[in-house]
Amino acid sequence: MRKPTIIDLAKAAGVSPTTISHAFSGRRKVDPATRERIIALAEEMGYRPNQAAQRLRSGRTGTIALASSMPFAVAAGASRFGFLMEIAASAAMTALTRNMALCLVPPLAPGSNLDSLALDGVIVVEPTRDDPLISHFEARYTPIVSIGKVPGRDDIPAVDLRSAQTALLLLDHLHQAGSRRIGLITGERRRTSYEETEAAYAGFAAGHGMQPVTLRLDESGGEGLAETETARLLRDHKELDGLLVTVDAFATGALTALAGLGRRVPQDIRLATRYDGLRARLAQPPLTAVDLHLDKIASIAVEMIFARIEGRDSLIDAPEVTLLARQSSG
Amino acid sequence: MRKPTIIDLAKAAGVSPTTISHAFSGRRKVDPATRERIIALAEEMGYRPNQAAQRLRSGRTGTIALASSMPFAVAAGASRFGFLMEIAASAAMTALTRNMALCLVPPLAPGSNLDSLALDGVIVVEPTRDDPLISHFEARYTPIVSIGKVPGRDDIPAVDLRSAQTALLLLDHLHQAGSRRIGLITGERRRTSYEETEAAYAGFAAGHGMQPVTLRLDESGGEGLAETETARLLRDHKELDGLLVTVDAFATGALTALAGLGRRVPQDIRLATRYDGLRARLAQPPLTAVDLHLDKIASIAVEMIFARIEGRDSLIDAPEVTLLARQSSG
DNA sequence: CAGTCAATGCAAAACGTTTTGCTGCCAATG
DNA sequence: CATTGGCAGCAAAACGTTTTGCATTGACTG
Repeated sequence: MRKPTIIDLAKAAGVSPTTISHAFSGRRKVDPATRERIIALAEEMGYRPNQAAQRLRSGRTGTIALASSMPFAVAAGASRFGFLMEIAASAAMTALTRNMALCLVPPLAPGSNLDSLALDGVIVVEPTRDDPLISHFEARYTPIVSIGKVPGRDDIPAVDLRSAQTALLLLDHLHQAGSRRIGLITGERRRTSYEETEAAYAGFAAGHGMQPVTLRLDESGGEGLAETETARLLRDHKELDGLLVTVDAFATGALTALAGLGRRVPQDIRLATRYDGLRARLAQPPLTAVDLHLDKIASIAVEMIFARIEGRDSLIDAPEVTLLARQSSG
Repeated sequence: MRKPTIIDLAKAAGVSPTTISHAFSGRRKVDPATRERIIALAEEMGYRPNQAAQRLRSGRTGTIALASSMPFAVAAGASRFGFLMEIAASAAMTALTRNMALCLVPPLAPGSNLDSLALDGVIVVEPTRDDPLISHFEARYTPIVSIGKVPGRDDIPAVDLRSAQTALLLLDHLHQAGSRRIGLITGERRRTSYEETEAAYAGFAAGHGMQPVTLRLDESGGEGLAETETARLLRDHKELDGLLVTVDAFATGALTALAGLGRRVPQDIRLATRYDGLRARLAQPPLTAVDLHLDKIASIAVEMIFARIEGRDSLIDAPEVTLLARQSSG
């Protein structure tokens, strides 16, 4: 016995397939009584609309993509692996409730087969200024929603990661814990989270009469680069008694550097980072971080991309961030 | 100008749609010259077969799922989050090359909407004996491939995780490093990796005249449970000078317990675990582990599920595992 | 009472493939 | 010369929806 189709159901209910379709989609009115009868019967017969047919007819592909310009197959080295995967897991589940599949898209390689993939929409994670992913999808008229604004592109809907707020939260915390000379380490690429953090830091420094000390690192350098560069920074700036490090891998690298220099954390210098991943939690001492509620962020992004696909315009507020004070800041 | 269809291409090439279809699928012979002409023309016109139409006609959904009976949205606590996600990333990329979408499927909740999801096949990660996921998909005639055999089910194709080999590798390593009384900590649920490890351990113990000491823990207990239980174990078995711990979260828990008891690692007792994730690498001291080549494993699983879907039967060998000796074993 | 309108439902035409059976055609075979 | 068989290719029928335009009611309006 094969799966019942809309026609089987129509026969059983004594109506036309059209009515069935309308009963489910709600695109036209059907008599409430008829509708209920249809729903009940569908349940009983185990009818499920065939997705391929729906998609063929409606022209939708039923697939959205999650794309990041960071290579995510490089599990070993990629500092953002956890970050991205935390988002992926939650986004996948939200997409599932809409009968949509979520595709993980690798970073854009030259000559990649990304074209062959038909997409209804794409979620881009923490894009950089002039990110090639953005131009790629814009050229194909694929609706985009980004997690973390695309720098300089206020027209692209985005879920705000609240990086300014996050930075201030951490800076205030470090300050209250006693740090008076706080340095900042961010990434070189121009992502909104870095830019907002830098701006917030500049404002904070000015407001507290603090000489700003900033370091920007190449993300692909990872922990190793962070270690050597932090060591250098600390040699030049012995006055520093606090460090805000936006990338978790940089933060653990910095930790190693501090240990090497014999600076105790948190007694001599306090440390805080942004993303609360395994790295932050497992570091010795555990790192003060911020709960960004990435699961919530991801499902908001999915909702937003759906709205865009359907031509609606939704603006959903991102969740507030919350401080997770740990040993590294005293 | 809309996307060209098979009919546009047929007209342009002066053949019938049938021939186009055959030229691409290879299901019937077409004249090589014709075929080349078609391919070239398709390239030029930017023709891509419409997936929805293909799927409607052929009855395939174009979706495979990656399922685990461990809750994977619980990022904070789930010890296997990294394990699963490492597999997910690689599987997604391999699936992509086949124009298939990979769906991440949450663990089977009562009344879940998993039925509504039409799947061509499913990859199940480290299932337990009598895993409800297996019966769920078997009842629906969905082809299954598992990563790590389904205990007691030799009929279900699986990618071997080589857990016996892994266990022996680690045990030999600990032994060579000087450990003479090695204890074993595994999980309570009946997964093949645990069962094989336990069997290998038993054999090793017998072969070396070593009194076996085994502890099985509830996976959901995580690091906390591992800490208390390891402490208890070590109190009862002061003679232990080595510990093989299959789950990384248990291993880090054990580490904390050892620190609490004042047993130095690796001087007093050596430690080794299986999965080489962030946890193992970031632990203090870093944990000796094994490179399971999960990325390779995942893409093999995808290949195998494709073969099954197409009715072929492929048997691809899993990659050899390799030891990653770190400080925790001296 | 004729005319209008809203409410409900239906028939049929798409959507773009793959598959099935069939038709010429040409060469080989007896 | 009549038959067989393989090769290339075609026409048409699916696959299961959604959408469009039209038909039938019955109630209401003036």
